[in-house]
Amino acid sequence: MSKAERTRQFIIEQTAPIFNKLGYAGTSMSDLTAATGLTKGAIYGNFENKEEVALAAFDYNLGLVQEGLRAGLHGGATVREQLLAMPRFYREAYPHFCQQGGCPILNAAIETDDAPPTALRQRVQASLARWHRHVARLIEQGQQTGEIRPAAEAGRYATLFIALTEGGIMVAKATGDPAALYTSLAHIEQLIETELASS
Amino acid sequence: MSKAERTRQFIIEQTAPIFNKLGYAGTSMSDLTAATGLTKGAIYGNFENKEEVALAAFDYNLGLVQEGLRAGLHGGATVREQLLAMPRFYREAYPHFCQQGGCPILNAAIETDDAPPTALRQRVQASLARWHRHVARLIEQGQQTGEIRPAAEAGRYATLFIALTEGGIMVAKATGDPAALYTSLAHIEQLIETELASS
DNA sequence: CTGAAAATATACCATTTGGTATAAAATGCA
DNA sequence: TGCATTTTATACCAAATGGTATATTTTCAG
Repeated sequence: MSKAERTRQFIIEQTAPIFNKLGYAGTSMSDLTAATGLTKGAIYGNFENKEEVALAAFDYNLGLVQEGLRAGLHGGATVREQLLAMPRFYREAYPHFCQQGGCPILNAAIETDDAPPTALRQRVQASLARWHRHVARLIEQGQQTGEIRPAAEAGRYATLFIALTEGGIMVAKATGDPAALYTSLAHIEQLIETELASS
Repeated sequence: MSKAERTRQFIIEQTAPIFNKLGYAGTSMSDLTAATGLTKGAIYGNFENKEEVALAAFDYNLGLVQEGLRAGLHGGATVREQLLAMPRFYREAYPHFCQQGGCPILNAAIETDDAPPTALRQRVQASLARWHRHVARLIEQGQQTGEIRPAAEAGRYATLFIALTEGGIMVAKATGDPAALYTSLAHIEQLIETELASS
């Protein structure tokens, strides 16, 4: 790992929470130099421009969430357990991710949803699509094993889970009280147990 | 109505959608002069600074939504009808509000939720609290008339309705497809009909 | 340990930012 | 209509923005 690669990684790690808090456009070069202790020369020596740092920071922030989600599975055997791992993760990880600026998808989505298709916006769309597909496939998988009601519309529940999670995070962060998120997550769990589970 | 009052209103109306799209910090003075055709002199003659324009624009954007919601009631007799008016309004009004930059509460919440308490952040918190209280009171009112199950937790459902609405708007705007919002709104209606309604 | 290459710092650039002092113009009452 | 007042335009300011050319330092293979 060359010096440049290490510095590049260092810049990403130090600035990722800044981008998530101040916005990917709202973060200035001086924010980056202040957060890293480096100068503009060092940053522009490792990145083409500010946008490239922003994109790398978004990828890093998103990776942290996905990593946590994947770890939260810790080999859940049944589909039901795997579905429940998602709300459980957000409940446990919320205080920590709150400090890091919240959900990067939510933040980047609001920032880019009125602009013409940018690289960041495409990343948001891709990550939302992946999340939706992942949940839907899990449900369909459960239907094949008989764990989930055959009539349940997988895509519909995937949409509801995402909307409840993101909406809950938004209200929780805005009010400074995680209660709204916990209520939303509990409802997701209830949907899994009562509307999805067969029998 | 003096000239200044008319100009002030004109500035607010012309710039409100800009603020909602570009963000309340992301909108620059030159955006305002471009949108109004006025000069900085005219704007600073009617507002103390940029933040005051931003706050007035937020109030205006929020007022538009609240007005639409109130009009959507058009004298709904039962509590059930009044509750259903909310998802119906968002379904019908979404295409229009989408063009105006989406939900001002959602936009301003994400923009301010990592900053120390600003005037805009307080407005977001106040409007979320009012919305929650309004829905919860409606449910409690329905419990007194016997329309709503006595055991239903009013505050919990108010939270779920808000989270589903805002989460649905976020996904819909980010993906460019209103389907996610419609799914969330349909779930709100389902909750009203099946979990809240008595009998 | 040396020296060429890679990485970082410094100093600068044009442009844009929010804001202001002042001059010009429009308003509206008598 | 005349004229004082209110309202708007012009010209300017210091500071900050993203970015670059170049000088200095650090790295690391031979």
